[in-house]
This record gives sequence, C-alpha cells and structure tokens, in this order.
Amino acid sequence: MDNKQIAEVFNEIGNILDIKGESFFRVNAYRRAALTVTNLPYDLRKMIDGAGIKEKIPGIGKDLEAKIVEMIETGKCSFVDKIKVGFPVGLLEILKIRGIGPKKVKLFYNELAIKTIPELKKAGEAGMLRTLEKMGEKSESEILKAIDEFSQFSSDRTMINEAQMEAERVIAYLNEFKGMKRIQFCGSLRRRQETIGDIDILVVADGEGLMEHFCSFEDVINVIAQGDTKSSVIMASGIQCDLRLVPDESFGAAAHYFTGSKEHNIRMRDLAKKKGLKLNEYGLMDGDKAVAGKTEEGIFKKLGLPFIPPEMRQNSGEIEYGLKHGKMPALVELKDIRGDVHTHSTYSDGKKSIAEMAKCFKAKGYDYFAVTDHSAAMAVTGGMKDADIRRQWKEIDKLDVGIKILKGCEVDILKDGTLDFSDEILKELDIVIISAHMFGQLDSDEQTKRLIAAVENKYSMIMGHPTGRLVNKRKEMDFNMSKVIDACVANKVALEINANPMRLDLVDKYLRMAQEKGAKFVINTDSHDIRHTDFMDFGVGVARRGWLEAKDVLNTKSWKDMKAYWI
DNA sequence: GCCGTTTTCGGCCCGACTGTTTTCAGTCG
Repeated sequence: MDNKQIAEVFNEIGNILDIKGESFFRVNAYRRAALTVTNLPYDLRKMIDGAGIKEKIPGIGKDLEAKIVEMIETGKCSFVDKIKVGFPVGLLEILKIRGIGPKKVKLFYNELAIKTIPELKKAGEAGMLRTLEKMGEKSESEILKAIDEFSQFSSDRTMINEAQMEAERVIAYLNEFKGMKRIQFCGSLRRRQETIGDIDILVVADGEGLMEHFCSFEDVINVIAQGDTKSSVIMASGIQCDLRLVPDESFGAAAHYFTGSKEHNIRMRDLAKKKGLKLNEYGLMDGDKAVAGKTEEGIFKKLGLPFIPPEMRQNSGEIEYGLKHGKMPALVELKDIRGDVHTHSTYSDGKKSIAEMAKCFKAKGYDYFAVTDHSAAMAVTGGMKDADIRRQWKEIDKLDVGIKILKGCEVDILKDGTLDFSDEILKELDIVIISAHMFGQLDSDEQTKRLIAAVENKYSMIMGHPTGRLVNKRKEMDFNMSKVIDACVANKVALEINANPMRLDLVDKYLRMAQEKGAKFVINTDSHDIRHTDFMDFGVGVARRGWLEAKDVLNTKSWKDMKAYWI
C-alpha cells in the first residue's frame, strides 16, 4: 500500500469511530495522521526496516506506526477490518453530505435504519426525518437540498485557476458595496494549493447590508448560512464561497486564521498558549486584551516569528524554521521570472503562430521565450519531423519582434528511454525538454530506468512535467523519484515546474527533497494559447509551496546566465 | 491515539451559525 492508500484507511477508521461515538480526540488522531501521511515527501514503503519506520513522524505514535507497518507488509489493516464487521459502509457516504455529521448519521441509522444516501433521500421525501428528536421541517428540507448538491457537485475539488477566476468575480461584485474598506481572499486559494475546497473572502466594511448584498449575487444558487459577520453560499459553479466580516483592528488575525492551513493554525495556537497567550480570529490575546491582530506580521512578531508566506503555512517545518533562523527563505516571486521556455505554436498543437506568441511574451516584459513544439512521437499533436523543425528554425531566424526567441523542442521520451529526435537535431537546439507522454503504465523499476536513461542523454536540459500526473484525472507515474532526481542533478537536467493548472508538476511535495539534493528548476507555462501564458503565477505558487528561492529557478536569470548551467 | 520546560496522566484550538428549544448540541472551517 502506498501513502495515499494508508491515509485513506486512517480516514476511514476515523470516520467509523466517529460515527460509533468514540472520543473526538482518538478520532482526530487518525484524521491528523491521514493528513500527515498524505503530505509526506517520501514513500513510506521505502522507510520500513525491522524496527519500524526509520524516521519519527509527528502525530504517529507506537500504535499508528504498527498499523502502517502492517499495511505495508501485508497490504491490509486488521483493525479496520475488525471495526467494519457489521458496520454499513454506506454510512460513510452519508457523512460526506454537507450539514450531516456523525451524530446525525447515527441518529438516522438507529431510529430509521438508514444506511445509504438513497434511503436518506426517500425518508426525507416521506417526511420521516422531521419526526426525529431535534429535527424539524427546516432541517429535513436542508438535508434534501444538500443531497441534491452532493449528487450534482461531489466529483472533484475545484482547480486553482477556476477558483481564482470565481474569487475575482466575487471580489469585484463585493467592491460595489458602498462601505467596503478592505478585501482579501484567504484559505487554500491564498496558500496556492493546486485544488481548492471553497473560497474564503475576508472583508472590513462599514454600514449595514453587506451580507444581504453578498447573498444576492446573481451567481448564488443557495444560501447555506447568513449571519451578521459570516455567510456561506453555493455558487452556480458548485463552489462554496464564505464571506467573513471583521473589524479593521482584527484584519491580520482574521487573515491568518482563515488562510490556514488548519494544521499550521493549530501549531500557532499551541505556540501562543505556551507563551500564556490565546490566538483567535480577533487577535493574539493576553487575557481580554489584544496584543496583536491588525496585521499578520504583528502576530508572527509577538510569537517570535518572521512573516511566514501563506504558501509555506502547511505545518511542514516552517514554524521551527522561523523560530530558529529569525527569517524565512526569500521565496521566488512572479516578478523574478524573465522568460518562459516551454511553449507551443501551430507547428504542433499550439493554437497561435510563433509571431503571435512572441508579441504576447514581449508585452509581458519577458527577456526571452522558447518555442518547444512536440516531436513526431506525439502524433495526435501533429508533432514535428526533422523537416518541420528545420523549417521552424528558418521562421524563427526571420522573425524580428524585439524579444529573444529560443529554438527548442519538447522531445518525447520513447519506451526505452531514447529521445524522439536525432543528435543532429538536438545539438542545434537552445532548449531541450524531455517529456514522458506515453508508457506511463510501466512498472516502477522499468520506468525509473527509462527516465534515467533519458536524463543521461547529453542533450537533455529540462525534464518536463516529471510525474506525469493530471490534477483530478491521472495519477503520478510509478517510479523512484529520489533516484531520478539524483540523475538530474548529476547530469545537470533541470526539473520543470509545469504551471498549467491541470498539471502543476513537478508536484509540490517533491520540491524540497529535490532542492536539498541540489537540483535546479524551471517554471514554465506549457502554453498552447495566449491565455495560458498567465499560468506562470500558479507555477510560482507551487515553487513557493516548495520553499524555492529565485536562485533555485533558472528562468529568473538572463538567458546568458541560464544557459551557463548546461555548459 | 498522541504527547511532554504543566512530562506517563490529563489534556488535546476555537468561535460562528443553525435549528430546535427555552439553554444548547451539532456542524463547519
């Protein structure tokens, strides 16, 4: 079993125990362990020896460690099998419905023998739910509404670009409110996570009627809650959007609180508590008195910390780092980026000509960009053969558009690890991106060998979208990441951070391992059209989540200095 | 179930909103 499967088992145990009425803290221990395991930058299977897990993992004690070892060695967890006996698994599905928690699941099961979502819907439609204790007509209709929502929208978390667009539209609408003073999106969107659960918007505003204004936005299809300081709605896209109104003097505390992550916040409150203070969304409190809260900086400072950038707030060592060093790494920023070296044109599956793309990148103020159309193996993309790429070079040479155009190629890695262009072509290129688009199903050993062979090709410069995963759609390829990164470092092949929201690959969890091994990175948009060129911001977000600084990222340099890495 | 400068027991983050009651439990983030 891999990390993700182990995490799923822990979550399942947590949910089952929760419904069974176990102590919240025991339940929470399983949930936190699931989260921890999901975010580990390494594969637990490779960390097991006779004595257990080689490294101490916070939140994993003796018991959970034994369960992990058992799952890896036997492929199953006897504890979950045990507690599942006589437990209707449909209850876990019911738990996913908004507004229904473990207590209600239990109530419906005990009183009405409801084991599945369809049964719950039927009972609601028959007016049975309202007859139960502490239930009424309103709760019943809310549940029916939530079931509808669930069947319509339950599929996936929202991709970051869609959430960003939605957030910007809501913010533009909220800015029409007369008393609006400050506005900021928080949550996973501000942390630049690859997928977003819901949109959190924080505001400071004067006057009455803000919540009414918000809830009457034309895109709102359901108002879940409308209070004085906090409201939640569902948008037509299915995304939930929460609005919080706070006083100006609490803006920093609230921004910190609602940005999360949850795990980071828990650690921060723990830190506050140890100093005899209390941290909540209104401020850092000493008794009834706020000692900080207007700005996030002020809160961090009072706790002995430098400002921690939102992208780093994952409780993955950022607090310890801040306490120890007194400052955080100077993370790479969008304005550091000087060029985009993975783009497509009409020579393969791009939608725009090289001249049109050039005009766009020039307008962005970049110093250079590379045209990197597909090689012939990607037949579906109209990949280039030798004659095509030579024709492309001539076109590039003739173009004079005021921006350096690099001759490149996204060359396919073939099944045996050789590349899809001859050395005669490769040696002429400024940028050679090696990408695996096919044969993602090879077993781990074979895949590792194949990728390393490609990395060792002397013309290879950048490993494109290294894991091959597609957000919400396709898993990472199975290979030994650690070994492939070692090969990249040894052969001076930079790792791409593909900024396309569908990819966001190299995946953030591997970045720090790669950085520690001495790898270099390139952030590219893989643009197939003009509008894709704006994806750079999402790639920079991924890099920041992985603690990368400008010096780690080659395309923060001039082309001359960037090129020097490969010589 | 985890954890420890409150250390092997007794805590474990904290507040808003809702619905159903009538003082609060359940849910959520």
